[in-house]
Amino acid sequence: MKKIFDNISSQNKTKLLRILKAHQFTFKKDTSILSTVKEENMLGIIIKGYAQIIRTDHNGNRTIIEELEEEEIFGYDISSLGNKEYDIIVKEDTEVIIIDYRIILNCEANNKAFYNTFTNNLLEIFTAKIKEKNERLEIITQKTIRNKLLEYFSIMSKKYGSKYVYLSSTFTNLADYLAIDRSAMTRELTNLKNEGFIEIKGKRITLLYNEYI
Amino acid sequence: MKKIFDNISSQNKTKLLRILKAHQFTFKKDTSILSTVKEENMLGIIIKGYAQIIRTDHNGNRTIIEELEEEEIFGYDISSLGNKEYDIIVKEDTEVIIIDYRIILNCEANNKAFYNTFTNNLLEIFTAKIKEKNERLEIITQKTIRNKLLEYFSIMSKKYGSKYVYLSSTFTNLADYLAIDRSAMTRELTNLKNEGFIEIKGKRITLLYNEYI
DNA sequence: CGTAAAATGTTGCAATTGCAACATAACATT
DNA sequence: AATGTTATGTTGCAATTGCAACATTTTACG
Repeated sequence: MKKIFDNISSQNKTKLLRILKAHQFTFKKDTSILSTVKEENMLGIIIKGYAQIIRTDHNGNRTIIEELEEEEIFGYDISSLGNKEYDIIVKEDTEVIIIDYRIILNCEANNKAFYNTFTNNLLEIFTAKIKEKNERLEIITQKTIRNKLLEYFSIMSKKYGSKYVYLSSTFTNLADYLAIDRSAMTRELTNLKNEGFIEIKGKRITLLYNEYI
Repeated sequence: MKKIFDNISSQNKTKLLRILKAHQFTFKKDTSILSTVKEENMLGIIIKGYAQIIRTDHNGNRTIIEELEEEEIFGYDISSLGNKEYDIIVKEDTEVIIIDYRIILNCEANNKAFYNTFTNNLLEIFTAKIKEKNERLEIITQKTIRNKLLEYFSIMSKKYGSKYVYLSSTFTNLADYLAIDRSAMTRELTNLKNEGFIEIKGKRITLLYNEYI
């Protein structure tokens, strides 16, 4: 996946961050970034480390919304941080850069090539995020658990051009992603297995049908 | 809402479109844009007229996904046009400009102020789209119809700072937006009404509770 | 290596939901 | 103003789902 500093030399990266008046912070493992930075116009970049966007609903259930690795970005609007159920937690000691979004938009460094590379990277990342969310909406708007699963399989299988779908995470997290009850999902997966549509071995799901229409 | 040519003079707009090698098309009422243009890297702009992104599911049910007015944009990734269930239909005679996305990303016009205004507008529009989709996901991931409605009300009421929620469209379209059955939605709205949580008068819903937690 | 925590599998049951079918109301078009 | 179309309201019923509870397996970590 596209990273924010792709095709920018580390020299230019330094210049860029100066131009953007970037502030660097270091967060200790298991602390919240939001407690320090929660301006509406901020854009954050993970420089080193690893963080998660976590949602805690009003019943106290915690779910991972997004996982942020090095050079990945987050922000008030693009990460739903305006919603008080959401928080960003650093899962190891992590360096973060915070930029005021308005500075990017009104920056006078238009003539610098590396600056344009930066905004173009940002555009590409945003496009990817929109695509990702469209996909998830496509899946979640299906009315039954079975159709959600089949839609998910269809998208994954097209994306990787394979009849194998590998879970990047756990079945528990898949249920969260699909916004369905985990046990109900297991039940439906078992049905699909018994009806000969799929095969499950660990985190690998094999699609035994040719096409889902 | 932000428009793609905001703060760009019509002179500069002409220059910009030349630089971006934009192609202009005119579509007659009720025709499909996709039939003419379906490259992966295209970005479309409605210049004059009105179009809708329509989804026709495998049962033949048609739903409006998005409505596109003048200066609004669409694209392969950002509008799910890779999915063959989706189409863009022009609802009146409409002029459309198609740009190759890669030209925007690799354009050498970095030094032109209006070019940067353009990419910044694009960034803002993308941010707004991401926010919008986050909101919809937030709503749809609720498990019950009641909670979907309450979440929707909560977001709308915060957005406009009012206890009144005005439907921009029909209840039928709201049910589509929430990805629930229309009659089941009406049933739940009636329940909420009878339990004294809301009041409905035409397209105006009044929230009679102080806060939804 | 042992133990606690997290993930998985399973099932009964009640609640929620989608679906179909219909009547009526509102809207649009000629 | 008449007529066809779309939206709304309502309800019974079967199917789906979430929830709770539990056993078992796997993973993480000191």
